[in-house]
Amino acid sequence: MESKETYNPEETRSQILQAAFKEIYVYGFQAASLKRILENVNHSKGALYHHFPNKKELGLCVINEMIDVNMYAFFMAPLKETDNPIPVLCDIFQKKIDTLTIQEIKYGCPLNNLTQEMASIDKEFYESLKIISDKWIFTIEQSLKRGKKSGNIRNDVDENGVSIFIVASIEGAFGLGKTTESPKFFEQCMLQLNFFVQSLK
Amino acid sequence: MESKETYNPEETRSQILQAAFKEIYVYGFQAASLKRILENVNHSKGALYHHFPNKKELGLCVINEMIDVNMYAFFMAPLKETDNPIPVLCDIFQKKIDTLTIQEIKYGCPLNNLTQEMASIDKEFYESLKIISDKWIFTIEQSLKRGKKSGNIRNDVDENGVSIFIVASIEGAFGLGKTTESPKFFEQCMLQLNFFVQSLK
DNA sequence: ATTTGTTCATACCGACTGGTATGTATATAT
DNA sequence: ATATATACATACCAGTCGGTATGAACAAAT
Repeated sequence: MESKETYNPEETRSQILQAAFKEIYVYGFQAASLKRILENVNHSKGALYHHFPNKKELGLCVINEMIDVNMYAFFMAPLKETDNPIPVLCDIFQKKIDTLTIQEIKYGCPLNNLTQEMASIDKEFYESLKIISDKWIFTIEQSLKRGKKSGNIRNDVDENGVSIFIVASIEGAFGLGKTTESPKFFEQCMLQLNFFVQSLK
Repeated sequence: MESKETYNPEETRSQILQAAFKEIYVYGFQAASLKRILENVNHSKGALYHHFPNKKELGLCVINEMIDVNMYAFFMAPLKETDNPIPVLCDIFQKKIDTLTIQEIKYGCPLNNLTQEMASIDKEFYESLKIISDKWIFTIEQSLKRGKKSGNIRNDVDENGVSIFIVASIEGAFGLGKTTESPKFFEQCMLQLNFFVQSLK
């Protein structure tokens, strides 16, 4: 509750954005309350509407500036350039299991949540979300293609189909994990996905 | 718009319930509007609150009386009693592809949608949804166990893990399908899932 | 020191929400 | 025929929502 002696617009914007991310993560976009967001970071409506034109744009900024960045760093960046994607993929699965927080078990994957909620009812949300999942699929696909060339991936593997399936299964694992309080379901899914990926070599 | 000459309470309740299902399916539970539900079937608030105590209970009835029943009929009933689950599972996948509607591509799986939205923020929703997915997993698991006994399933297969993975992948496939207007993603996922299931024998 | 644009805070608006209170028409039991 | 329970319809409520108008505090430029 410290007083703000001075302006710090970038910090203010960042705080509101992060609070919006959390709020949307927990309640979904439509049920997210601007009031709660602002209360959580002690800012006013004036501050919010100075930095963002409306609720929808705030939501899109959460997707483009936070979710996109986080998903890329964790799930895509490691696959860039490798021509041996199987161990890299399995590392990602394992790392996700190891770093899985209670929050993630309970609230799932932000990308998945927003996709389920918004993709079908708002075109701009749909497009922003599609960019991320397309990029994700494409990243896996390219790594599989490089893997084929260097002999690390079987020649009859359908790179596109497999990539789609991997992404769907990960998101599905997050989703199903919500019906448990334990990470067990998620771990089981990652394990089976591991088997599946191993079968590609 | 025919006039209601007489009372038909069961029909009224059923109409409201079906309209509620559609509304929740499209907009999610929290964003579902009772006004829109009632307008779509030309009933009044009095009728609604006569048959259901409140919005939440209406939502729970949609889960227990509609989603549960539909999911069971399509995904679980065929697996009951079989000791050769692989072709049955593949039949289910194929049938889902064949009967996939534009609605389902756009709006996904009602069970998945509600799970993503409500499981983490409301305990009663969580429990009703968990019952369905648990039953689903259990049904697959039992069929795999019978399959093992009769030699149709490999002996080193983890029935529980595989069942969890199948359910997660199907739900994930529905979810990812939302980012496309075509059934392509969904079909690809079912195809890969087919490969995975085939590897269990 | 003054001006000007930025960054917020406050007060407020109209629309809409789920839910309720009350009244009325219909069916059923006696 | 009378009494009573059921099945709705209508009007309305308090609260919340996203969004806006206004002005003050502040920073930067002149």
